Amino acid sequence: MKRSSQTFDYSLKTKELAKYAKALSHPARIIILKHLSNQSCCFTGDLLEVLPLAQSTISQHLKELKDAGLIVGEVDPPKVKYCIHQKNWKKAQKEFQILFKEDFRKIKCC
Amino acid sequence: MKRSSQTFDYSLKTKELAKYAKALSHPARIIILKHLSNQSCCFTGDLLEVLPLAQSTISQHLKELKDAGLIVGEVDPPKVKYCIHQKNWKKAQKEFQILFKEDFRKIKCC
DNA sequence: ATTATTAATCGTATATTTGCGATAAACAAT
DNA sequence: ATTGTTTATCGCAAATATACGATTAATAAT
Repeated sequence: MKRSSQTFDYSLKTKELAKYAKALSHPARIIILKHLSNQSCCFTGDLLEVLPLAQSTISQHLKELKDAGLIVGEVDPPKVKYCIHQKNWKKAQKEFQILFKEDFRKIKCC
Repeated sequence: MKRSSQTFDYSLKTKELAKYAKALSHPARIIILKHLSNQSCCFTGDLLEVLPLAQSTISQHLKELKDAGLIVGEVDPPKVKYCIHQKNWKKAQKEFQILFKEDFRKIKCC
């Protein structure tokens, strides 16, 4: 892959929104987030009953959500309790709102 | 890749939201959508001035947005005029709203 | 010290995404 | 018929994502 877009710097806002969107771009991760936002918190093991995936795969999805900043994990050995990262969650919400809120001009062409 | 998640059927809503999120998961596509939602419409060539990408690459991103249902292209030879697909755009907006609107329970653990 | 429980990480295979240049397609104008 | 303009598609390479089983780590309980 050549990398003009890697060297080119998209704005921070743009990159951040893309990062959040990427975190949401897999059905399993959407289910995890819905589960968390309904349940307040949960353990990795709980998700084994919700998702048709191996433990290691779920762990990987959790890592991606953590890396994107949308969830946090609190160690409570031997378990880990995962919760929505409320501050970033609201940040993501706002950024999606802004994207969708852009005004359309009067000309309706299609 | 083994494929438990390909055979397992996530709900239509979940898959649709993931599809929209995937379309938004690249900074170039976010810029395209912002451009479109501000400008009402634009031609492929216009984007060459906005994005640091080859024409073929931009065309590919447009195709992905089209496949996700977020934009439509109207042929006006030899140009193609792209616009937001308003109905699906609103649909996507609503689905993101629903995701982020889930109520948190009282217990704040993290 | 051993065992059980839970989750993360490693190694690996395959699929998908991203990007480019080159080429093709579709039409307008000459 | 030839040329110019614009966009899509093809073919390729490299990077990233997805998934699994096996292993490791961390701690509690025996």
